[in-house]
Amino acid sequence: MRPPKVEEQQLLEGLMGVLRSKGYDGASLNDLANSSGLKKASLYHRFPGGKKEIAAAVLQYVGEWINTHIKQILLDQNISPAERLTQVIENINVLYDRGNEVCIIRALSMDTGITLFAERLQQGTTQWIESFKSLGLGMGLSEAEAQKKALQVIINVQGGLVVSKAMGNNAPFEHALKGILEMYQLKKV
Amino acid sequence: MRPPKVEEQQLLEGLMGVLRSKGYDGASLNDLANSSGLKKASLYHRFPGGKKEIAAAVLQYVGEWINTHIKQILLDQNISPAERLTQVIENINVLYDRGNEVCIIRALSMDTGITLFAERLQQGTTQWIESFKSLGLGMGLSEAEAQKKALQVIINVQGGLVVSKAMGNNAPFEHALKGILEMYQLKKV
DNA sequence: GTCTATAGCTAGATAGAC
DNA sequence: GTCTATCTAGCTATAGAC
Repeated sequence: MRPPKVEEQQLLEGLMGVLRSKGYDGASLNDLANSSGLKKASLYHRFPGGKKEIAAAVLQYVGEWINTHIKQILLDQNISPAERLTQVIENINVLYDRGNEVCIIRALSMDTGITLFAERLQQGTTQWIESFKSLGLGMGLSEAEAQKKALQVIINVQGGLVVSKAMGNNAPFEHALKGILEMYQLKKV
Repeated sequence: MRPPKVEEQQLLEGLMGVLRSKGYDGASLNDLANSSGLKKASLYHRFPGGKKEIAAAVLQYVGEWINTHIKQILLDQNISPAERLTQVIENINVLYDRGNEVCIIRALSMDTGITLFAERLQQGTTQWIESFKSLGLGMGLSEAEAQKKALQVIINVQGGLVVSKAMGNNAPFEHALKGILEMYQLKKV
């Protein structure tokens, strides 16, 4: 068993970077290989299913990150709801590099990506909404209010990212995150 | 002067459809040609600059549509601000087929598209925000409030579209538009 | 203005040496 | 496990007939 030249996590981080910036169709296998220092054929050894399997692995990897750094915190009964929210907002800032990085869900949600990963993209979005809904319920909101606010959270995050990307400036993303805090009546960052 | 087989507007509508659903990298010249019934070589006759010129023409075309159906209405002093907003919301619904279509700005805002069209994408977004800012000022809002609401409008539209796409269901987009009306204190559709 | 045909290249994917 | 070399298909783009 020869040891791998590049560790799994480091490999996935590089692959994710390419997929997020170029999208599924825009990312070539050479791009993906170069992101990690491996050659194309070596990538096929790690991911025999090619680009499709690479994207699936990246989605899995991000899903686990979100589960740990967003979902589990939002559901943690040992911390006050307000504190949970501030921690999670900070983690969202890290995930998207304060508005400079594209969401992998968006990057994979054009035609080809939707065809291949529709179910996964829907699951990821649903989980995100459900987690914030739990937070709202924990704050004493009604079912309907909690659902409505949770939906607005992900709209703000995704909208903020798109607008920041188009404007070439992350102020819209920061505004969107601030709006989330205000929505839950926490004015400070 | 032989007459064109396909009229300019009809041609651009087809090309736009392909670019919106597949994105810049995902749309091949065969895809683009097939969308209009023309052959690849004929597309090069109409757009000698190839895919790049096609996307630029589509951006121009959409920009004019938005100018007519959004900007000019929002600035029209002959109509009440409330009436302007309801008309524009309906036009936004048409533009994005009630949440089923992707925004061309988003479709062209991955790596390749940004490289080619950064300035245009930024201009389009800025114009959109400025138009809604005028609406807010016309409603008596302060400069800062009008700016803030205008930014939230485009965040809601773009976020709603992304989430609806990921969920495969246009309820989030409808929720986002409703949120815009509520933000300007108009509850009805 | 539109077409068929094709050039030249790069994509995704595989074979086989080390 | 990683590599070089290579296959085939599809890509962008052009040439030239009608």
